[in-house]
Formats: sequence, C-alpha cells, structure tokens
Amino acid sequence: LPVIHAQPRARLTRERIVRAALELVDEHGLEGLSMRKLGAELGVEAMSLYNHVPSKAALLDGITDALLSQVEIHPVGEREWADEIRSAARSLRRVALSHPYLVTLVATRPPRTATAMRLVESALAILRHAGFDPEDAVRAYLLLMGYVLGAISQELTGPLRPRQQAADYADLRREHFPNLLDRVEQGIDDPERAFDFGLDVILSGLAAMLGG
Amino acid sequence: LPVIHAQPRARLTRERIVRAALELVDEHGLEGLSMRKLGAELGVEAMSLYNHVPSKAALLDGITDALLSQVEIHPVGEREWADEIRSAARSLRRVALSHPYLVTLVATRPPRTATAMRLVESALAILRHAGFDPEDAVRAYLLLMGYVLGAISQELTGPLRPRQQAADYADLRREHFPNLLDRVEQGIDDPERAFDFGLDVILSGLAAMLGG
DNA sequence: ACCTGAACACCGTTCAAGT
DNA sequence: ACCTGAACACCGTTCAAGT
Repeated sequence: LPVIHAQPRARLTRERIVRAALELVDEHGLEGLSMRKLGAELGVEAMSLYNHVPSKAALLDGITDALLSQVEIHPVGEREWADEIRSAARSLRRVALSHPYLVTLVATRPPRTATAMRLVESALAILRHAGFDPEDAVRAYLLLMGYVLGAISQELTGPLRPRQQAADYADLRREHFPNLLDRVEQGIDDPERAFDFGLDVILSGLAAMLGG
Repeated sequence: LPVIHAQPRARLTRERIVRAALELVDEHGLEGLSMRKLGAELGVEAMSLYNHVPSKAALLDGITDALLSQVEIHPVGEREWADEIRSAARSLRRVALSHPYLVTLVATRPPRTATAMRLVESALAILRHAGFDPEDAVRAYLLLMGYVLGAISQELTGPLRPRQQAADYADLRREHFPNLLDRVEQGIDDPERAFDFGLDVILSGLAAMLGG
C-alpha cells in the first residue's frame, strides 16, 4: 500500500539532521533524543542517519557547536575590556538558558571544535589586550568561564532559585536551616541580578589586579 | 546444578547497594552503571534491587548524597570567614576530582536532601556572620558555588587543561588562534593554582564589599 | 550513493509467580 | 518479605541486502 507522507521528503543532509535534533532536544530534553525518534521525525529509518552522521555522539557535538556559535563576542579593542567580557558572558547565559541542556552538553562532551575554541581565543585576546600577561590571562579566562558555566547551572537546577517548589524545602527543620529557610520565605533575588552581581565582583577583582 | 558463589551472599540492603553502585561508577563512570550490572556485582538479579531502592534515579541521588557528605565545612565562627570558605571550596574540589562524575550528577539531578542543603546553610551562616546582609549572602553564595562547580567542570573537561592531547588543537590554524596556541605550547598552569587564583579574586572582591 | 530490515547486545521497570 | 523469570518498551549500532 502506498504511504502518503505529510510532508514531501527532502533529501537527508547532515545539516537537516542536526537541525531536527536540536528541535527534538529543545522540546523533549536530552533524554528525549534517540536515533530512532529522530529518524521518525525526518520520515526515515534510524539507520539512514548513519549515512550522514557517524554516531549519536557526533550529533551531540553538532548541536553544541551550533549553539556555541550563537554566542556573541566582539573582536578585541572595540570596547573597554570589562564591558566586552560582561556582554559576552551575558550572551552565553542567554543562549544557555534558552537551551537548558547546553551546560550539561558542554560539561559532558567538551567541544573541541573551532567554534568552541573561538570563544577561548577571543577571550584570551581581550584579556591580553587589557594588560594581563599570558599566564594571568589564562587564569582570568578560567575564572570567568568557570563562574559563568557554574552560575548558569545553578540558575537552572541549584538551590535558592526563585519560584522553586516549596516541597524541596519541606523536610528541613527550621532550627537546623534558619538562614536558608529565611531566604526562601522572604523570596529570592532575580537571577539575572545575581548573575551580574557575581560577574561584577569578578571583573572588579580582576581590574584591581591591573591597577596594582 | 548447584551454583557456588565466590562470596557468601550477604543480605541485600539499601546501604550495600549504594556502596556497590559508588564503586561501579568510580570504576566505569556514570554510563557504566546499570541495574543489571549492579545486580550482578551483588550476586543478585537486577529486579531484586527494586525491593530496596525505588528507581535508578533514587540510587543516583544516594550516590550524590554520600559524596556531598564528605565535603568538610566547619561551624560558623571557628575561623576567619574567608579562610573557612576557601577550605570548604577546596574540600569540595578534592571530593569532586576524586569522583569526576559528581559535578555532572549535581548539575543533572540537583540533590534536595538535608546533606546537600547543609552545605548551603553552613555557607550562608558563615557569610551572614562575616557581615553580609541576607540578600548579599545569597548572592555571595551563588557566586562562590557557581565558580567552584564551574571551575571543577572545566578542570575535568574544559580547554586549557595541562596534559591535554595535542590532537585537540591540531586543526587550529596559528593565525586564527595565536593566544590559545601560544599557551598550549608554553604549557598550562597547575590547575590547583588556577583554582586558588580564581577563589582569591572572588574572596578579595567580596572582602572589599564588606570594607566599604 | 543512499536507504532499509533484521539482528545484536544492551537498557529501566512491571508484574505475576515462587520461596 | 524478599528474590526471580519473563516480558514490555525501549536503546545505539552493524551489516548484508536492496534500489
């Protein structure tokens, strides 16, 4: 019996596959992605994907790459270094919050692509230009990127998030957790403010090093 | 035919199961843990585990809990606040490096247990005692914990690690990645020093806020 | 060159059956 | 009360076969 496809079948392509995978993961999360479901989404058997992508792992790398390429960081020298670093950090945060699986992906299967390395190189260039020597530029980069990734991860899943379910704290006795429960009851800060607070503490700490 | 067990079979217990799971994960990583393999390790069918643990997810929570309980943080007031925070951060780093899957676990299935919350409460107490108001104590906590988690994650899988495989950088053209390749060739810092560098920048930034 | 069917070697979990 | 066998509904990937 002839099967009528809802959408006429376009040629399968690595790019189309990655795009479809990204949609699937955006909608159902990382564990909602399987080669079989992805094939179904594209109107094709799972095995056909292997003609264009060597493995599921490579597919995940493609997703990471596509997202990291969306992070904006401007060439060195366009703006004051701290402003440029701040805006790049915010850009990464926005992308990561729109695709909440990104931080997990980055931590789990570190991308070794030019796209990912471009962020490192740009940041190092900005920090060198700001006056840090090569070793301190690396340390400053690791400090900044460490904070940004960790802060995003906490914003997504950590304790002390606003609008967190009361059930998460239900078992805690007030006598043992006075400070924590006090904050939960009084209400937690806007996470964007908390993010900027941390970023500013770090940036002014680094600026103080340059001044000295 | 009677089967002779290598080890006489001890009674199955939630605690024994979690301990065995921890060993399995330490040796084979997170994806090396399956209910079937864990059962085999304990001389039992996979399904027997469900008499003591409701799900694999709960088992992972048990592992996270056991590891977080190893992190040392002393009661408020014993030492100068910045010293205590620094030593707790280092303690978490040591535990996390000994069990490299811990940061993934914490980011992926955030623990809502008293053990995990104990770290939050202790840190908040120390920061409040140091002089931060309740809101800033939360911000300072998020900054510190964000940095520690992110820095560990980068130390485990990020770029600019010492002894990283040269293949990771092989495709990068020198003209596009001068700063990155320069650092790779000159050699990367001891990661413990880099960790302490970042921690100290943050701690002195926070101290400056108290001073003002 | 690209797609497929069948198969392999796995998963977590349910459930009725055994002791 | 605890353990098990069989089964369900999945996985990623290989490979020979088709077009």
